[in-house]
Amino acid sequence: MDKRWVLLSKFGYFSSGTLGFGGQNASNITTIKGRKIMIRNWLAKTVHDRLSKEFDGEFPSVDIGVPKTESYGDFSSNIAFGLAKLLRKSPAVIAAEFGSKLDIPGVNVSWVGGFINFKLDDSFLFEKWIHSHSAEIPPVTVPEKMLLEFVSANPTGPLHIGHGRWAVIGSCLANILKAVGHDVQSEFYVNDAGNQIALFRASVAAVASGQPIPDNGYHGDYVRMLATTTASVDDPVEAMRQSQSDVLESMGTTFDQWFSEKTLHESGKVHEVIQDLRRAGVVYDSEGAVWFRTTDFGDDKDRVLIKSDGALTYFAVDIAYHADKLARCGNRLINIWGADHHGYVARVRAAVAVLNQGATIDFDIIIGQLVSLLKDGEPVRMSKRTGELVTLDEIIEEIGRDATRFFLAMKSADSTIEFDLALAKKQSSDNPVYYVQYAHARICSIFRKLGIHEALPVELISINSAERDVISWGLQFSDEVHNAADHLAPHRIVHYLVELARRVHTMYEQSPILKSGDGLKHQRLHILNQARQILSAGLSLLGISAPEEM
RNA sequence: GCGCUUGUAGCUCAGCUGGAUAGAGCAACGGACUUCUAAUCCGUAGGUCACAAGUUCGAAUCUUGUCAGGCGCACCA
Repeated sequence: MDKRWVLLSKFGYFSSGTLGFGGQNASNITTIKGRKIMIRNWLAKTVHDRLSKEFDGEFPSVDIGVPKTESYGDFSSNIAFGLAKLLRKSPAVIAAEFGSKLDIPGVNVSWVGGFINFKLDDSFLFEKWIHSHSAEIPPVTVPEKMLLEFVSANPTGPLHIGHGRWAVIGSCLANILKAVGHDVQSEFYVNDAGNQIALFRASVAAVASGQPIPDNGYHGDYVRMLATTTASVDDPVEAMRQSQSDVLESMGTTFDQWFSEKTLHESGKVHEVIQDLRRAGVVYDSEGAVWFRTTDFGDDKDRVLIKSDGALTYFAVDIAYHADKLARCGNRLINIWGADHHGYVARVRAAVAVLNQGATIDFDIIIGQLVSLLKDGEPVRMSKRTGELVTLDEIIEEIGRDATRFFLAMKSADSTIEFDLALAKKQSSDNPVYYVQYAHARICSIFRKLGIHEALPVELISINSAERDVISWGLQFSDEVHNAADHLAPHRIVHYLVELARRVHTMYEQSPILKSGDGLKHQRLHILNQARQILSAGLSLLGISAPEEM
């Protein structure tokens, strides 16, 4: 909860709902700094001020929401329900009493049942629109420094669609968090040490020298490809990592750091961190091995750090990696992992709990559900070792970068998704990405026809419902971006954009520009100009192009 | 067996920090191109929000249980 608001309120129990004034949503805070007054917050504050005049004592929080049914207005409040208990009256009566006292210039107040609804006058709304730069996102007041780790595929084979999903979610998230003002570093952890790496190197070397591939080694065409050039025979791991990097870059995902696991071994960091844990009293020796008592932190069983043969476990190395990240990340550490690693969460959280002594760093693990790949409805089994693969670069080539990104970004990370190759290829022209892009292109086309780039000075003539719909939705853009950032949920941006595009298309049909008189023309151009900027900004957050022509 | 996660329209999915009549795209059906790009728009139809209890003014949303799918339960990485 915003501390400033605690001071403002004379009662201690404001809800932390993001819709409310004073909630945890960082975007709310911007009202006070006066950077930009978002309408919803302004309204919440206005209503709150009136309430505090009416009631000396305590009263519940003011939550301003957006009604699902547009006929109810632009905003609504449920304060009457909260007041009902205090006042021992029905919500409907309270809503009528209080609603009738709410005299806010430019805002039409009505009440239905216990709800108090607000509808902004067209002129008021348009005024807000003109003076806002809706595509701009006001920054949070307390920017955080954070480190976001994602993909981190083993450099022993090509990336597949699942990696593509983490790449898209991760890069969108990085964009979104940066957009609201945070300092975000993105990182790929390269598992370039250990048994699998040795086996991979041996496999490539074997093929290069005409020897049989070792048992449990890596097969597949990509191994044979690597064996054909001297550079990749010398260092197949780096060659593989580079090709992963190339694929990711081709789909618009880049990283600030590629962190090598090998460096942790070489620097002795792993043994150092085990000593740290030992000093913290969570390590014990048993059966010739060194254990971390992770059960103290809710794990199912204790975990081995150093095996009885003296070798380090992957977990031990990963702790060292997390220790390193904690030292670098600033305020917050975010990992994106596939659901196949969720069993790993408890032990890593245990380690971070010990290492993050002051508990000053927030630690989030986003568990993304897996992508099951289908071909004509039949599941495609994939194995890196046997070389049965449908690779990410094949998919990008077939479906296209923008459509692939949009498809992967539009679903929340915790739903499993099915990716049917044949269907995706067949339906790629139905991908909603084109719907959004087309809305952008259509607006550009109008400006192109007029030979101008910006909207002209304007005053309100009269707006129709289609135009109003674009404005009221467009004004919520920065709210949505903050929302997506707060929830680490990039898919919200996708759904926001689809809805904005829908409203733009409707307006396009209903509000002719070129053949309208100057007044209407300029007014409509102004609306579309900002819509275009929002579409462009939103698509950019998703790493998707906003074409001017299609 | 234990844990995490999911179950919403024929299909793919939003909505889940509790609010009003549960939404979109695709598919289906009927309309709109002599018009700023029809990759569009308008309309119709489509629902036991898996099931059952509970919490309360109010539950798709929170709690518990049941059923079903996915994933995980190593001195592997």
